[in-house]
Amino acid sequence: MSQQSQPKPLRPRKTPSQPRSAETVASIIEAAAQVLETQGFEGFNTNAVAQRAGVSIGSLYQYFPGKDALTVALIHRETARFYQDAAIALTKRSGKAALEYLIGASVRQQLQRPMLARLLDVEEGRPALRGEVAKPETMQNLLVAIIKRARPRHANPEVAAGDLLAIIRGMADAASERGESDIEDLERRLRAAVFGYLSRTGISKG
Amino acid sequence: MSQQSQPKPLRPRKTPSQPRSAETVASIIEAAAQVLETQGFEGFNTNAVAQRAGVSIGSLYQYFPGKDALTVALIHRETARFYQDAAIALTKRSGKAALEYLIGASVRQQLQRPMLARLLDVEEGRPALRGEVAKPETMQNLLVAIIKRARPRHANPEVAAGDLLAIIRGMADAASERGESDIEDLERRLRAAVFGYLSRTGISKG
Amino acid sequence: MSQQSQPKPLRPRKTPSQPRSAETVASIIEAAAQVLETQGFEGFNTNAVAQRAGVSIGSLYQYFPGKDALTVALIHRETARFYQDAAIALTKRSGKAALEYLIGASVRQQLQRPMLARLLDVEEGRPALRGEVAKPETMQNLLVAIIKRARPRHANPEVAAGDLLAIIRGMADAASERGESDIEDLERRLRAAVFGYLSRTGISKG
Amino acid sequence: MSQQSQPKPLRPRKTPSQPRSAETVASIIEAAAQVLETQGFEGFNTNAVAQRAGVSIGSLYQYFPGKDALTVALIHRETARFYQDAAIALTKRSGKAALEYLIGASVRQQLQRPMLARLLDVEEGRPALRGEVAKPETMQNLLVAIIKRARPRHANPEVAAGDLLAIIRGMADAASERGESDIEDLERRLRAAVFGYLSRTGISKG
DNA sequence: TATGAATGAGTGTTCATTCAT
DNA sequence: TATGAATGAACACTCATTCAT
Repeated sequence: MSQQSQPKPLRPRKTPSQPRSAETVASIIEAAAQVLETQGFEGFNTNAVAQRAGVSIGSLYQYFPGKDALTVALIHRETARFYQDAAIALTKRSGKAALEYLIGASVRQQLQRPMLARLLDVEEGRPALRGEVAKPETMQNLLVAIIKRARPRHANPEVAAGDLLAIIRGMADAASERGESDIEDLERRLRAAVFGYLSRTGISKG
Repeated sequence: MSQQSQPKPLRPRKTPSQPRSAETVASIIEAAAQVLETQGFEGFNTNAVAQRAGVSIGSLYQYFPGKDALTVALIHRETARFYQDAAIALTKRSGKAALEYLIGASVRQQLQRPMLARLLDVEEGRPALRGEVAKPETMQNLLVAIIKRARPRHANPEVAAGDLLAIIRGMADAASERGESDIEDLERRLRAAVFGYLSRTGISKG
Repeated sequence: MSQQSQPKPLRPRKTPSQPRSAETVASIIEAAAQVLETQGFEGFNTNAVAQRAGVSIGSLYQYFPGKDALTVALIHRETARFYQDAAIALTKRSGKAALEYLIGASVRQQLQRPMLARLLDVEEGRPALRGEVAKPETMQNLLVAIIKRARPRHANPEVAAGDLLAIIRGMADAASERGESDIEDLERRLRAAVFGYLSRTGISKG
Repeated sequence: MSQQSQPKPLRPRKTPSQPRSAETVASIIEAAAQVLETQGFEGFNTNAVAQRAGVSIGSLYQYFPGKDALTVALIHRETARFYQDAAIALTKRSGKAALEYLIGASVRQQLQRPMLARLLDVEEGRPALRGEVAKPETMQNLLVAIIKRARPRHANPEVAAGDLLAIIRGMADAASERGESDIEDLERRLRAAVFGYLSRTGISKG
């Protein structure tokens, strides 16, 4: 079938309680990541993922109610990875240090598995997945908190958070697309963009 | 027959010399735009495009050797539209004015047909299309020229151009995704980001 | 998919205007009939039907939006065949003759392609198809008209029509299942059942 | 693995001697009934049955060698239920009273769990199950015995029994499908059909 | 003996592309 | 040159059944 259209559940079918299941689930998600990385969207199909994971297609569907649910799970995995790192920013003394740490985390996330990160950024935008993908809000909130500390008087921390997220992601994406590998330099430019933006916004309002 | 095969030509099959053909080609491209806008990737198939264009699927293939060629043509159309507007920036007196004009053009491009612009940004990234999509280089060059005028001493105009392009596109994309409609405000923030970035980069180097 | 579940259109996709199409459609429906007859429900799948029809699976789906739509089309064909024959009953002089003709038509329908008729009787009952299958109402009306002529004073022609339809179909089904071939005898027993029922119902009411 | 293969045994794997097993078997069969009733054919699968029964799928296969065996067991249960009630007819004084009792039993059977009864009537007809389903013969024999008492001179009690079974089942099925609930009225019409049929058949022979 | 994770053949359906008319 | 019927590889997903634990 379908190749379908009606809303399908996007959450895992069963919470793997048994260790064997947990392994299987993890291996399927990692296989999805690898297929996406190596074959791109074109080759990202459930049969390929199952094969790469070394499980049967039936097993895949035992744990994920549909292809999209698998994608969502992968996004969640990556998001969690990222968020865990990024949350450390909150422990920094100064707002500036927090922002700098966040930039570092973003760069790390984007350049570790660049292809994967970029492809997932796209998938995240698919309307069918919207609402299941927590990242936006969560990251947004994290960044809002950081901005409030770094720029206590900023008039519009929410808007600024959205803009900075877009800036960071956009630049990191482009850099990885270009094949950049000089992390130091990229981070320097990102700091310029971020602090440049902040120093010129949110002062009065109108 | 297979939907995945050897590299297919991505250029239009015939340069439409007769005006009738030119019309047909244009109507197909516009139909592609509309289908992409209204149905998203999911509904973007050649049969739907042909139907919307009011031509037979056979005719579509007479003018475009494959689906990707159609996508490329659409990207070209949009890019040309954008580039034409953006090139006006070069006529501005000051580098600052040129940059501001460019920002305005980007916002216009992104918010006129937001869905279309965003979808095409994604398509552009597909490896299968890379190399046929002129935009990056062209826009890059345009921006390099502008930066050289606005910041004659900038150490790395090429890198800066790449970054600014990413910043502008990232922020505009995100804004349109959020449904923002206050163009004025968006442009103000973009100026902050762009000039903020420029003022903090390219000074020495190390 | 049902590999699916959501309501799918049950009507043919395109009314075949071109003669070639009409042929294809007819051959697909006949193939469906043959597959159902020879393989039963178990073997009744769209690939088998397409193969038997000598067309590709794609062609099948060009004319029928789904498996159920094909089944419905087959039911319609058989129903129309039957109804055309049965309607002749209305031209008979007496109500008795009309009823007898109707019995004959039913027997003919049921014993011509017995397996097919029985299988379709079952399919007709599937909730997913209900509402698209006209037969019940139409035949019901036909029979009501006949009963009104044969038994003008019958108190409940609608109920009687439903009962008689069930009796006729039930007996004919069972006969064909048993492999009976003596049409004469079956018709005699059907007349006994029908007229026996009528002579003992609908007289007063309570 | 294939879902279509060589003939599979249709009888329960083990005659449950231990009371625990008997309970499990019964609960599986009742679960099958409920799934069939609530989900129809579409939802009637072994996993659903096992879950509803509160046993593992493995256990289900411990007691039933396959899905069909489970279906057969359910049919047997219902048939036995019915037969037990129907057999009381034999204790009636007159043949007429016996027939009337049988009609009552049929109506009761059909209207108690109407959906289930109808679905099983269909399943019974599946060739794969034929031969394992005792009902026809047994009920046939019961009815033959009754007819012989009610119409000692009837020339063809076997044929009549088949016809009457078909009539009763057909009418009761249709009634339950229509949602009729007036049992009294349905029984009256059934008596009309049955006695009407008998009074007009089996006299000479032809 | 019970469990339930795993299997994989099978099925419905789509859609890019071709080619006879 | 235009048409649109036809093609079929590819893909998402199901479910009866097995077997290691």
